Amino acid sequence: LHDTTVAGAFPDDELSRVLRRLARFGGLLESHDHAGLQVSLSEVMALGELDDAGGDGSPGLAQQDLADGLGLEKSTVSRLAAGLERRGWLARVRDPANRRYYRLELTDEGRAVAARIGRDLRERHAAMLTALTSEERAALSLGLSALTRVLEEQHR
Amino acid sequence: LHDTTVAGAFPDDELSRVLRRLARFGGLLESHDHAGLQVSLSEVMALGELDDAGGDGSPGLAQQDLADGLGLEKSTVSRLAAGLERRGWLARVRDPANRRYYRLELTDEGRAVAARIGRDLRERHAAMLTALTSEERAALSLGLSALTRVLEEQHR
DNA sequence: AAAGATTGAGTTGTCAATCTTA
DNA sequence: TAAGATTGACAACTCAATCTTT
Repeated sequence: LHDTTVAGAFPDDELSRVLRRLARFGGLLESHDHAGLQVSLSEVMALGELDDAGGDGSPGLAQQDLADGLGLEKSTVSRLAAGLERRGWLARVRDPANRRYYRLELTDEGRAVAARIGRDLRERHAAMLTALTSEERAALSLGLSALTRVLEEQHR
Repeated sequence: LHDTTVAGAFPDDELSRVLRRLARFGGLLESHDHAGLQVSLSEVMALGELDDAGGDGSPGLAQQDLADGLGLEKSTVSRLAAGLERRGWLARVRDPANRRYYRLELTDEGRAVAARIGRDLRERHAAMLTALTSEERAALSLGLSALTRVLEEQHR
């Protein structure tokens, strides 16, 4: 009475199950509500990058830099930045020394929003970390590092 | 000389890094070329579900069943199924007993495509599994199971 | 009314072509 | 030429409104 199930055409190994679960995630991670604001995941990540890069005296990222940091196309970032600017969270000024570049800087309001969302994320993360055992945290880190390594190797 | 970096607004814990890497994955997993065929990831998953469900004598999935299985909206699956039908891989016949339902069945060609893609996936998975140590495989499985558990708990 | 399927509008991404500046 | 940014056309999703059948 073994092998009663029809061997499906698709793999059913451990990696399959893991990858299927992983694929299903996209959705779960894409909450659009952060700290009561309506912000897409990419916008959240962009605010984080811009806030990180916004050290005093720094020249400000170009859109292409931001695109590289986020792993998005420059065209996507063009529209993303336009949206943040329209909401008054971002200033886009042409670099006078080289007018091909935008220098992206968060406005005061933009920094406030970034801080607010940052607090929200820290809270959520703390809640998750509390719910994971330290063994599970270590496993997650090790396993995903290994998986990314392999995917990147084999993607070339 | 500790704490020289400005504490960013956003969290920078282990979970942050892991989740960022996870988010970045979407892209890597979305290869559109499987066994030489131009097929989207959702179409691949759909072929797998339909092939699995296609046991002899089974009634065939309804579109809503497939949507639930894939974690997609019924509207998305409506257009997805239309595409598979247009390519001759899927037959959509109204259930005579209840004409609200479609009964989705792969055609012979559809089953052949599913088998071909399945072989391709098994090969890729085998290659990945070979590149992971057994310790890493175990960690990946444990870590992601835990993460999904926590995300699902906290999503409610 | 309720459930399955479809359609229309909006979002977020890609890629390819173009504009602008160096 | 080439690099940064923009635009247009497309893909794949969501949500809300509608059509069909029960």
